[in-house]
Amino acid sequence: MVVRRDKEATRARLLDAARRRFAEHGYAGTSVRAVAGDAGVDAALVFRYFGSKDGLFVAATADEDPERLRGLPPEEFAERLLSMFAYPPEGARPVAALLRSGGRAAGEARLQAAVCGPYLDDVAGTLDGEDPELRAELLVAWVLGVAVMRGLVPGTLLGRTDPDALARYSRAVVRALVDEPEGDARRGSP
Amino acid sequence: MVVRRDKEATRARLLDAARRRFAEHGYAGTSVRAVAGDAGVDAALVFRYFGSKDGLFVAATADEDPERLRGLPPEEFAERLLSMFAYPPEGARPVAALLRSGGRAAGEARLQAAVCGPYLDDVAGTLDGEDPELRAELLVAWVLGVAVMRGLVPGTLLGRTDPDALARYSRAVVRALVDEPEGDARRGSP
DNA sequence: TCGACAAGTCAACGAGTGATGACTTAGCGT
DNA sequence: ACGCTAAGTCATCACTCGTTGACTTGTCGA
Repeated sequence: MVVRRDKEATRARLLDAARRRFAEHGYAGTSVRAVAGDAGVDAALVFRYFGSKDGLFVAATADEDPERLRGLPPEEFAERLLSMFAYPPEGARPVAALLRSGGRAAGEARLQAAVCGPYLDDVAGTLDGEDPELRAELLVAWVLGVAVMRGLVPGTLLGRTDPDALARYSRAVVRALVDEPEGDARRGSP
Repeated sequence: MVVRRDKEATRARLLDAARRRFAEHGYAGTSVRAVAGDAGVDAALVFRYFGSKDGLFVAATADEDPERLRGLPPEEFAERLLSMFAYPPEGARPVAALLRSGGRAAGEARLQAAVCGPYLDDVAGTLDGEDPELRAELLVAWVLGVAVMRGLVPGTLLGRTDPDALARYSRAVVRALVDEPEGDARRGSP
């Protein structure tokens, strides 16, 4: 019994279309009509289901499981973050959606939450040596940079590079941030 | 003799306002009226001076000297790119403007040009070992990631970190990408 | 002093926006 | 078979957008 009018399925199609549109054109560049059109549905349904364009954005960029990165050693943390941000599942591109929706609406706050969630302190806690918080953020910066080069800058070689080929170099970078930089360490605690 | 009606000065004020708006709200989120308002001028002047909103965007994000990064050794290349992208002069934020104007107009092409300009091949040429092109792009990814954390993600520690404090860790990362990753190198040329 | 020219303003256009509420229709239980 | 309810549509509002062409006003040379 295939249902032609299925609220949940329609909701899911709207969310999927919204994720693509927001990732591609940002919040301001995406019209509710366009999203509804992609989902094969009238625009008024968006307001029925999500209340407003803002509600749609929040629902489309919600992180379904923000705890998933907690308590990991830094190497594994970086690897998982890389697979989430740089190799997202089929056209979702959460980083693109959040970066391109800046200033606007809940965008800024969601971006900060997605990128600097509570796990950041966790990771900083596992780092020995100086500036653990800064180095934890630099790990995120590295992943974010790769994600941006892959998902937002058109025509990069990195965009066509598979995860395995990247992993080797990523491990080297992560190691450089996790280990104390050798040589010119200004003395910290005795 | 202070001039009240000064074309060049007005043009410059429009460009400055446009750079800020585009960086903050992206192309679609920026209205010509808002830019003109910031500059204290009527919106029609934008079309007189730049032809269209697109023309304004192109003028505002134009790279005044794209040759400035050519022929540098990778370490110095990364350092200069970092000072351009992550520590831009007073509220210009070219990376933000380009990233937030995606899909749209000349944005994509300009982004690619700014990030993967001709200097990328130069840098790749100076890298020994495997995958020089990929590693050159990874250098850019690193800089881009730091720029995004500083300029687009609100409330980061990195956003409050001065260039000198960052330089030490950046050098470590750049070294990791420039030197061959040790250990698990799959054999390339004998 | 005054007029010409450039710098800047004004009012308006058509198209598209988010949003609303009344409407239609498909599908299920009875 | 039929009506009730929820799923989906339609027409429309008030507003903002980019863009245009006619208009006004400041400034400088003659």
